[in-house]
Formats: sequence, C-alpha cells, structure tokens
Amino acid sequence: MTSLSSENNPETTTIITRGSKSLIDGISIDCVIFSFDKKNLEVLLVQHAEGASIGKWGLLGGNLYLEESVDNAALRILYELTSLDNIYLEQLKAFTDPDRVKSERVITVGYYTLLNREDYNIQASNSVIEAKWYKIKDIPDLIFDHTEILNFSLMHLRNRVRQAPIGFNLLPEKFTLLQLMHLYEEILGIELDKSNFRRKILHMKLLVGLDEKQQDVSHRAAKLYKFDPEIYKKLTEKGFNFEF
Amino acid sequence: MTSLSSENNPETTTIITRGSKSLIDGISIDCVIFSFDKKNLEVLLVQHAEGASIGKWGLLGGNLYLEESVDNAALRILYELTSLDNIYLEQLKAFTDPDRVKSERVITVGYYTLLNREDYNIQASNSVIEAKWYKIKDIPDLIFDHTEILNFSLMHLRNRVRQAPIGFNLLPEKFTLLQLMHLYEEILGIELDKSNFRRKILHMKLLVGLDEKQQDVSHRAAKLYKFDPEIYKKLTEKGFNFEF
DNA sequence: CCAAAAGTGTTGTTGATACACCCATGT
DNA sequence: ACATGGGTGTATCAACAACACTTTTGG
Repeated sequence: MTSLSSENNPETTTIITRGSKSLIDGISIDCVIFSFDKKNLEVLLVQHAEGASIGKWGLLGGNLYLEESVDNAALRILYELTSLDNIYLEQLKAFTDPDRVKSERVITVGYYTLLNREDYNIQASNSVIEAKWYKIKDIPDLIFDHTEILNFSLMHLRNRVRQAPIGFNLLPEKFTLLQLMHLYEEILGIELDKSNFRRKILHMKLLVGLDEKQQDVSHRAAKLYKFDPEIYKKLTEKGFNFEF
Repeated sequence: MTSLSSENNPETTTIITRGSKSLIDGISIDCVIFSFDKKNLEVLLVQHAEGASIGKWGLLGGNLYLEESVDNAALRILYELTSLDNIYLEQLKAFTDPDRVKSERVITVGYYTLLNREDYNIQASNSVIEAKWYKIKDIPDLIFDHTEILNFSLMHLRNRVRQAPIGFNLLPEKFTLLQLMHLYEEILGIELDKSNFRRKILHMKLLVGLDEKQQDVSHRAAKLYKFDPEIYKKLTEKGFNFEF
C-alpha cells in the first residue's frame, strides 16, 4: 500500500517513472526503510558507491528528474533497490539545514517506508555497494544529517502507528495476534497485556480471522488473521483511535 | 511558540536571518496562516504583487536564501508581513508536482502557522498588495497548487489538534472555557457538550484558572484561564491524548 | 422578570487495567 | 511432565455521554 497524497487516506500508486532525463540540482531524496524481524524493528542502510561518501553508511537516497514529482522519485529509487512497487511510502518533510551537506547546498526530502521482510528482495544497484539491516538500537554513524532524518522518522512512526493501522505493512499478510502485539511493543517501547490487547484489537473489527493456523511451531499453533482494508476505510472516515 | 525541529516538542526559535544574499532557484516557501475569529477558523490570503500571478489570491510565499534553512526563511517571510517573531510554525511537507507551477519547475515547502488575531499587525510588504482573512468555508480560487496545500494543512491541523494542545496558539493569552470549546468545535467540525468538555479539559490540569473574569459581556461573566506550558511539557513527555 | 451564557450534578454505560486461569502441542 | 505460547474470564475502576438543573448578570 502506498500512501502519498494525504495523511489519513493511503492510496495505492504504482506509477514508476523510469525514463531518465535531466537531473535536478540541489535537491535529493532520502528514504528510511523499516522492517520488522521477529522481535526487532530494523532499518535498511546502504553503503554509498558514489560521491564523497563512498563506503560510508547512510539512508537510501537519490536524485530527482526534471519531470517527476519527489514522490515518484522516491518510488523509483525504492524500486531500483527492492523491485517492490506496492510499498507503503510517506513523505516526512524537507530537511534544509544549509550545512547538512558540507560541500554544497542540497536540501533533501525525507521519506519512510514500511515493508514486510519476506517480500523484500535486494537487487544489485549501481549506486549502492551493500545494503544491510540494522536494529534501531544498533545504528552506526551515518553520513550527512541522516541520523537526524532517521530519528525524525522514528518519532513520526511512533506517533503515526497510534492513529492508523499502518503497522500491518511490516507484517506478512497472515499473522498472529501476538506477532502484532510484539510489533506494537517494539515500536512504542512499551509492554502490553496479552489479554487486553487481544480484546481491544478484535473489538475494532479490523482483522479477519482465517481458518488457518501457524505451522511448524513447537507449541500450540496460533490462529492467523489478516488485515481488512475495507473495514479500515470505513473506520478512517469516522476517525478512529489506535492507542495502546 | 515556534515548533520546528520536532513533532512533539515545540521549541521557541527566534533566529531571523535578514541579511539578503543570493537567492536559490527552483525552491520556494508557502505558508498557511490560521487564526480564529470568535467562531470561525480563518486563513490569511495575500494578493501577489510580483510575477505572473499579480493580483491573484494565494498563500503567503517567498524564496530561500543560500545560507538559511527553509525553516528560517519561513520565519523571515512571516516576520516581514506580521512583525511577529514568536509564532507557532510547523513544516507540512514539500509539494513537488512537476506541473504545480506551469512556467518552470519549482518545488515548494509548505508551512502552517497558528496565531492570535489580536497580536497580529499587518505590515506593508513589497511583494504583497493586500492581505485578507478568509473563512475556511469561503476560500476563493488560489494560484498554483495553493488549494492543495491549504487542504493538506487543514487536514493536518485537524489531526494535530487532537494530539497536542496547539490550539491555544489561536486564542488570546487569557480565554474562557467556552471560547476554547468553540475553537475545537470549529476546527474539528463537531458539536461538544459543554459540561463534558469542561470536565475533560480541567481534568487534564493543563489550564491555570485566573482570578479574573470576562469584561463587558451582557451575561454572567466567565472565568478566564490560561494555558500552562510547564504542565504541557510534562504531559508531552508521557505522551497524551487530546481526543474530543 | 427574562434572556443568555456560566457553571454544577447525576446516572447509565463503556472501556481500560490487572490479574488468574485453562488449553494445546512439541520435546 | 513440563515448557511455551495460545486463548478465556472476571472484578474493579476510570472515563464518557446525555441530560437536567442551578447561578449570575445585563437589559
């Protein structure tokens, strides 16, 4: 799911401009890529293969072509790395400190994206040497102001996740209630009561129970659920609350 | 109060860069200026005195100097018009549609600001012919994509006002509970119960009751309150909920 | 005295919180 | 049998919504 044009009404956009024409100077795109691995919220960092920052870790970034919007540029850059074109993507804001890049005046538009690790498939890219998942507790020094962008995105994610069920984008299509709970615990940095979480989330009627159970677990298999976008849509129109 | 660097922790920034050096091409700033007049949420629109859009209504906008951040540019532009330098200001996002300005490729960074009408004092400005308050129900056609920016800011305001007590910036320093209630009713487009609103807002302990009453009203005078930034700070650290 | 807004009180209902407890399954 | 997580039930308390009611003040 791709959310671009509005805060509360994600829409699916898959237009990806790939014809490369003239680049625009002085403006770039940087993207914080989140995923969730069992118990940990993680971020994909890349080692840049170009420019003054060769070999250093940073966010996935890129430049803007004259005839594309920054939203589209972000989608394009993500597509080049992940081959995914149906991603939850939201703009954070413009980062514009005149000294954020020492050598020249460049402003950047920050994005963040939530993706399910299982769908993710890294693709060789000519601007990137290596890409690696880092736990958010374990982020190295980053180039430019990427630490600030990352911190901002984290704060934004923590707020956002309380108001809209965007967290689902980090999970597989079918998940258990406890997986979902662990996701919220990790993002919000709090502990939740299993029983109360269950009651609350089921009461929202946002989940559809499936006639399927977990496989290959060494304990009682849990029921699988999926997220119901129909019901989500109805709920957003009324406005709703995702506090935990 | 000026909020720039973070979502939830407004800080007061009064640095205003006024030395004019080289302008940056291809990037502009546009600002949605909100105020609240008795019962109506209003927006300040200006008639542009320069460029292709002479005489048309639009948001207050401007350009960026090489050595200032966009945040600072927004503060500077607002200062030129209102002589206010202690304003609640928050970046919305970058608007980047390649066709948003027909003649050339310009991206703009949108801001919104909340100010108390009584403090506001319009100043002649060389880029602006006239400035006028419009009720949000009564906005004319605007230049470029300013309608989109305005709609985005409204949606953002409606969300934001539910999570942080930013609405206070639209009121005089001393206000009555019913003024505050009317503000929420207008912004959120809902009706509130007087008694319940009272209980809820007082229960938050965010307001300080003053030993003062309304003057010159033809009915029982209401007690005046003010907003307590100390307590607000403590509350934001814990995270809190402003739903109505 | 009446209009208009300020301000208080009451009650039923809902939701949050903190538990204790039983169930199913693989080792 | 026991460890591990899945899943249910319940008692208590706080918050919310709807509404009736009283108070103060100017005209």
